[in-house]
Amino acid sequence: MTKRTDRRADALSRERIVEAAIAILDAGGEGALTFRALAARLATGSGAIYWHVADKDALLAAATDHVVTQAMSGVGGGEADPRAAIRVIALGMFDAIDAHPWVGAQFSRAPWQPAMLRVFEAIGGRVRALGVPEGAWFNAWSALVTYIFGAAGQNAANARLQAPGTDRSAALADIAGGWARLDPADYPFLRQVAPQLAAHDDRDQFLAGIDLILAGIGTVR
Amino acid sequence: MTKRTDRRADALSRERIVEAAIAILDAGGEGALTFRALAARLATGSGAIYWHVADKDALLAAATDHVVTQAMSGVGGGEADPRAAIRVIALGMFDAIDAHPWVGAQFSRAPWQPAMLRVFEAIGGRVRALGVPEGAWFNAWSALVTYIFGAAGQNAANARLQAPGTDRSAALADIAGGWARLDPADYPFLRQVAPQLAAHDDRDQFLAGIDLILAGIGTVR
DNA sequence: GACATTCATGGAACGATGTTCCAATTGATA
DNA sequence: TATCAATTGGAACATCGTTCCATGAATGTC
Repeated sequence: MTKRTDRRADALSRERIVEAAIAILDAGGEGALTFRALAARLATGSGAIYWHVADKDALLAAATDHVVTQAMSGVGGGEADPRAAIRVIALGMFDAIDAHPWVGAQFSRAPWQPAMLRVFEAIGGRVRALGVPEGAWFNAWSALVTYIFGAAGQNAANARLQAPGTDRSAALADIAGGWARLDPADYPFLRQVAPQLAAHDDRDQFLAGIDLILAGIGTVR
Repeated sequence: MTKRTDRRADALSRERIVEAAIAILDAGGEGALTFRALAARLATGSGAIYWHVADKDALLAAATDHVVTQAMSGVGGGEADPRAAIRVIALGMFDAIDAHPWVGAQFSRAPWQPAMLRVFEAIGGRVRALGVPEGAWFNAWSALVTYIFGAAGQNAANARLQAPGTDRSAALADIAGGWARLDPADYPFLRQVAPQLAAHDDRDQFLAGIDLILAGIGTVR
């Protein structure tokens, strides 16, 4: 009847390792997660970790799975309007990746993770409820999930290349300033939208894209 | 009058280094690009490379820039229809990343690269020509570039996690088979679209998403 | 033409990483 | 208690990005 986890009160377990890894990733980003740092935090050796986790890729996959699962647990099937439900799911993923930027990079390294299947299904179910003809389901679903995870990855990249302590709006103003100084003959558009780049909110921008795709799906009859 | 590159016929140069790096990346993927492999291919030492390139990040950025620039050079301003022009630009990026999958990962590591500005501007100019109200320009542009680079990154990820010699359609069939075997109660949608997943063409799928966004932009008046 | 100076090279060396290996320890079983 | 498998912890290995520096090549100066 004794479980394996009872062998010691402070026993190592896959779950404890994944949680420690997430803590390190959140605190210091991708570069901070090393087996030595992980072993130090868990007061053990790196060899012991390998007994529970195959390698670093598996560890990152498990950490990503954990975060996505947690983010999706908050999304109940409560929404009646499928469009509203899609917005809720998309924003849930956006916020999860905003809180854990390293997750964004994982999507472009190892898709098809089990937790993502639930996101895929959740979006797909609402697409079906949207009333578009069956022949358009796959395209509509694909565009949505591609946008959601693609935008997530890019947002995470932006978050990651920012110096830890610095202000986001200041960094954005820097880039916008660069756009405003481009050659007017070559870059008329970027010069013109530079102020909007400086002022925009990532979350609103993300949602605006979702709404554009939903509007496009609405034209399919 | 003697240029620095004339000092030796076989002189090292940033350009030669970047080209060698691209060759290695294309042949063996991201993992294959090491300064030792690069030095061996160029018949020199790793220290000499650092004279021309700051570090590995700069090298990857330069390689990405090279590929994107080349891809964009084929996209003239010839298209009269802005929608058609957007499709051409988007497909140009898709094909470039399809040919050099490692480029996709770079976008989610270092955006705002100089070559990307030209892509941004090219898309932005056509959005303006689309006839949508000025207040919607930024959102429409943002949705398009987010989708293009996001989808590119995900496609590159799929290409990368595939065993080098194996058939793509076989790998896709494997995943689709997994979807078809999911619990019908939990995953009705994924089960249903599994055959389409197995049969779909990435390029067509990508373009369908572009068209959905364009359709959505068309509804903004 | 001889010399000093700058540019450029190539390979040794350093610190850090992912991973493997194995002796020692722990807890369950008989 | 004696035995055995499960688990631990840390040393060791190969490889990586990067730095350092002694050496060679080209250029400018008298």
